[in-house]
Parts: sequence; C-alpha cells; structure tokens
Amino acid sequence: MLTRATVVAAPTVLHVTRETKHRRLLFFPRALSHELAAPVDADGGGDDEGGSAALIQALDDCRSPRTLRSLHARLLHRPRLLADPAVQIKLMRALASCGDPHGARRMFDSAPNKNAVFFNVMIRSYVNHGLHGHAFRLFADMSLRHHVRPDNYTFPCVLKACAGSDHLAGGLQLHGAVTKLGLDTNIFVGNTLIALYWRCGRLSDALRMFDEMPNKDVVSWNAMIAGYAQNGQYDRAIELCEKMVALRKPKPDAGTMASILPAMSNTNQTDIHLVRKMFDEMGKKDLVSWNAMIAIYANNSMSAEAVELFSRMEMAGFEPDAVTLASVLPACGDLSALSLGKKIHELTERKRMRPNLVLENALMDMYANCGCLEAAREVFDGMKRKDVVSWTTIISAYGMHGHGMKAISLFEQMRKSGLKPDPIAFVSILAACSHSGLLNKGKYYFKCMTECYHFVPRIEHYACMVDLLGRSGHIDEAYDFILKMSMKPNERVWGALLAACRVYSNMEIGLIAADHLFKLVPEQSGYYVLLSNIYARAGRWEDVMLVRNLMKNKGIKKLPGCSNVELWNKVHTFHIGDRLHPQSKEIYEKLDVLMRRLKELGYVAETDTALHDIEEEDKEGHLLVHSEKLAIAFVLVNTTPKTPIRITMNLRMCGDCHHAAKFISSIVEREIIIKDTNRFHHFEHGVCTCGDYW
DNA sequence: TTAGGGTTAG
Repeated sequence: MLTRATVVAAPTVLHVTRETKHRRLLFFPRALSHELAAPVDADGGGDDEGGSAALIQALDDCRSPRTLRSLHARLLHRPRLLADPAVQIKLMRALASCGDPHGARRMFDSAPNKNAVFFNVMIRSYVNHGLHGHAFRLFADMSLRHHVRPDNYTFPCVLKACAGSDHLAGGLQLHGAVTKLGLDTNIFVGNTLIALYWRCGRLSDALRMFDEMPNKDVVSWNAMIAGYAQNGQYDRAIELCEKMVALRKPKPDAGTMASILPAMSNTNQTDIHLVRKMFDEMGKKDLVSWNAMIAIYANNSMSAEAVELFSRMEMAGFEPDAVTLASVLPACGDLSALSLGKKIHELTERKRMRPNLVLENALMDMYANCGCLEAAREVFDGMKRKDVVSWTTIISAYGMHGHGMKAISLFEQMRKSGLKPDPIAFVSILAACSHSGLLNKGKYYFKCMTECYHFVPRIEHYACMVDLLGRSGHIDEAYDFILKMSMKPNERVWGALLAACRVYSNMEIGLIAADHLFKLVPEQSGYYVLLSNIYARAGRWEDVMLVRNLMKNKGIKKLPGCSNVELWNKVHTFHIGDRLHPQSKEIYEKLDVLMRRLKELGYVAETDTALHDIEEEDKEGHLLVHSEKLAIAFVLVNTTPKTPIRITMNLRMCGDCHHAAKFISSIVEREIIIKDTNRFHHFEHGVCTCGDYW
C-alpha cells in the first residue's frame, strides 16, 4: 500500500534519477544502489516479502501517472525486485497504461536480455496508443535484429496495428507468415484476422476465416456480429446473435451487447427483447454492456426504459461514465426530465468529465429539449471546442424555440468559423426557417445546400421545404414541389402538406395528401383527425361523420391528448377533464378563478379549434378542461410566484389553449413554456415566441 | 493477447 511518505518522497527520488546521465541505470538500480542515499537492507529490498507483493499488485492496478511515479520511486529502492524481468514488464505495462508509451520504450531499451514477452508488451503499448508505425518497426526489429521469434501473442497485436491503419497488404503478408508457423489455428490470431478482414472490407475472407476456425469462442462470434453490424448488414448481425443464443454455446457476453449495438437503431420490439433477454441472462455485466443496453433503448425512442435502466445500473453499483451519460441525456430531453438532466450535469462537473465534446453536445441538447434555452446556450458558450454537431444542436434549439433569426445568425457564424455544415445542419436551419415563417431564407438555404455545397437533397430536406411552403400559405407551390421531387414522398412530406391544408382550409389538396397518407400509414390516427378538421371547418358535417365511422370500422382510436409536468422529481400527467389527481379540487378552483379573470380581460374561447376533437361535441366547457390548462393550474397551485411553468404534451397544442396561455402568462406574470410534438411555445407578457404561427 | 460502447435534424 502507498503511504503518505512514499508519495511525498517520490518527486525527490525522481529528481535524482533524472539528473543522472546514465539513463539506463534508472531502471536497473542494482548497479546504481551504491549511489542511492536511501537505506537498503541486507537482501537489497526495503520491505518484507508481503511489502513486495503489495508493491507488485499496486503496479498491476496502477492507472494514474501520479501513483505510478510514487511506485516507481519505491522500486528504485528495491534493486533486487527491479532486476526481476517480470517486474520490469509490469512497470512497462503500467507506464503504457498511464499514457506514457515512450517511457515504456526507455524501460524496454534498458533491459539487457529481452525475450518475446518484452517485445509483445512493447508492441502492444504502441498499438494501444495508435502508434502503428512504431509497432511495425519494432516487430521487424524483433526477428531481424534481435533474433527473437514472434509468437502467438505477437501476431494478434501486429494484426491489430494493420487493421487500425487499414494496412491490408501487411495483414495478408502476416496471414501467410502465421500459416507457415502453424499459428493460424490459434484462436487469438484467428479472431484478430476476422476483425482485420472486416475492417478492410473483405467480407468473404472474414467469413471463410470464421467458418474454418476449428475452435470458435465468444470473441470470434462477436467479431462477426460487429462486422455485420458495422457494415450495415443489420439483419445478418441480429441473425447471428439469435443463432448464438439458440446454440447456447458460446454464451453471449458483455462484448456481444456492444457488438450488436450498431444494428439496433430503429429496430423492432422483437429484436430489442432478444437483446434485453441476453442482457438479463448475462453472467458478468460490465460497464460497456450496461451502456450498450441503455443506448439501444435511447436509440429506439424508448426513453423511459433508458432512464429506468440507468437508475438500475446505479443501484447495481456501477459508476456511469461519459458514454453512459451521453446516452441517457437524450432520453432525459425526450421525457423533459429536467431534474434528472440537471443531476447528470452536476455529476459531470463533480467528476470533472468536461471538456468532452460528445457529452457537452448531449447536455446542450438535453437543456434545449427540456425547454431551457438559456442553459443550453451557457453550455454552448462554455465549450472549448465545437464541432458541427454542437452548432447543429444550438441552431435547432433556437429554431424549435421560435428564434429563427438567431438560428440563422448562428448558422452563418458556424460557416465563418470555417466549419462546413453537413446535411443534418441544413435540416436544422430549414426547420428553423419553417418554424419562424422565414420563407425566403428557407428557399435560400435549400438552394445554397444544393448549389454551393452540392448536397443531394434527402427526404428530410424535402419534408422541411414542404412544411416551410405550406405553413406560409403556399399550398399549391408545396404540392408542385412534391410532384417534382426526385424520390417518392414519404409520410412526413404528405403529413406536412396535410397539416398546412388544415391551417389554410384547402380541401382539394388536403384530400390528395390524406389519400396518400391513408395508404402509407393506415393506422395513424392523427391524419384522420386532421382530415376531419378540414371537413369541419368547411361545415361538411356529413363527411366528418364519414371519417369518424371509417376510424371506428378500422378500429383506429384517436390518441388521447395529455400534458406532463415535472414537480418534486415526479412526472404528473393530466388528461382532458381529468379529476384523478389528488389535488383535483384545488386545480379546478384555480382554473375557475383564472378563466373569470381571463374573460374580464377580453378572452373569448376559440371554439373553432374544438373541432380538433371528433369524438366529442366540443363546446366551450370542454375546452376549459383541456390537459394544458389543467397542467398550468396545477403548477400555479404548487409553486411560488415567478417560477416558470414547463409543460410537455403528446400532441400539437390546441389553438384555444395557446390563446389562453398568452393571457395567463400576463395575468400571473409567469413564463409558460409548452413543448408540443412540433416545437416549443414560450409565453411571456401575453406573447408567444411562435408569433401565433405554428 | 483477440472483438465491442456515447452527441445533432424532422
């Protein structure tokens, strides 16, 4: 064990050794012992045998340069111990794992009799630090200059260097050498060759290697699964995973979880269940397997499951790292779980995880999606380094909060900073223009994207443009735009057009859009509701009934609207006319008082929007108890003045609630931030950032 | 000794 004295003593000893010109003596103090001032006991050690064992153990466990310096200093007092090649190798390994491969090399050079283990450890140190050239040179020297034969430990390492530097020719040569030495049946060599072939795009070689391996272990399977997953052959990856689970041998492990991960974005429930089962049955879970499972949930819009697993992980005693947190943060944003998001932010500060680009981008996104635009901006401004993802995140944050011009100014700042926007950055700026009704700016960026940056528009860009044109009332132009598209329009494209047709009561084109949508996504209730709204506005009640019956016959139910509020670390959910909340009485009383005051100020219910609900004959009374209003009243009952009101909805905000929220924000002098499925509405002093345009 | 984990748009 380390004592305070050893830690304090270390720099002095190091200072002495650094000053000596006989650098090689540094590592072999047997010759140096007479020069050292420190007392050395009769056997050349300093402690008893137990002390030596502890010292060696500490060397194995050492991960920080500071601890290593002190251990190294202690070893200099123990010449006999340090003369042991096993200790020298441990010290080399420790130096490399503390980030000093060149220190390990000095140690390596000063060793008089080097066997293969010395070379293997040194080559591995280089490879682990990405110093592939150094690794190749040492490998060549090993046999040519030092006449030490590479063994089954050497080849996996050098092959890894080939894979890491896309050096297929070298890999093929090594494969030949390995076969001559009869090492091609070695499982470690075989597994590394599989990874090398995948890395170099040689699918058939990887497959042959795998098929011909006499003994396959879990790493061989994982390497194949990872290969398929990373090369976009998701079905093959999952198939192989299923096969392994069915065979029960080898048993999937933590590595299997990580290997399958790339194949698990936007996948189906069956596959997610398969992987979850694998995860639950896994003997030994490590941090990577927890991270992979959380990421799988997060990447499949299963935010609640991701957050739940995160808390189970902490209960199981695992400390989350930056990778864990960067996976959970988007889930927090999705659920508007601001208190958890803030806790994670504090954790990153406490554990000094910043600067970390990916983590900071995720933090910024979490704040933006929880409605805290200022907090997101603070993270952005505090970042030492920013990449395209950082800029895209803040641009989209301003965009969805209704600050289109700020989004544009940031987009221009990004370009000036020398960063090239990518296609996703263009989606974010087009969406920002659309949310703020900046038609000409949006058209300019679409042109800029195709003509200056030569990006071929993706379906997402088309959907943004249709939204932009339609929302600003140019329905015919939007429809023409769709007809001229170079690809088949999808649900989002037609959905944007239909929504615009509802706003501008365009029956003719609305019917065309609805027709396409019913073919594309026949089960999606939202589009039936939109169509019935269009009919209702036109007073075509028979057609409204027709749509209602159509839904009934198909068994399609309208998604009930609900509003969520986070208070006291708990999410409170409200539905229309809800009386389930324990504070229901106070909530309705508050609402009553509020609405009376609203009417005094000239509020008139927008019964027009009541037509959104096709299940009920919506009258003013029904509008009064919409979930948004209940949620606002709930926060007013339970919080002190000035506290912002943050609400998240599962549908688009209704027009009457929007109208009422403007009045309420000025009566109660509070900021009201409502996140609907489309954007954020910030109400303050009777005005909304969406400018009533949404 | 070998394989494997994170962030952005709609």
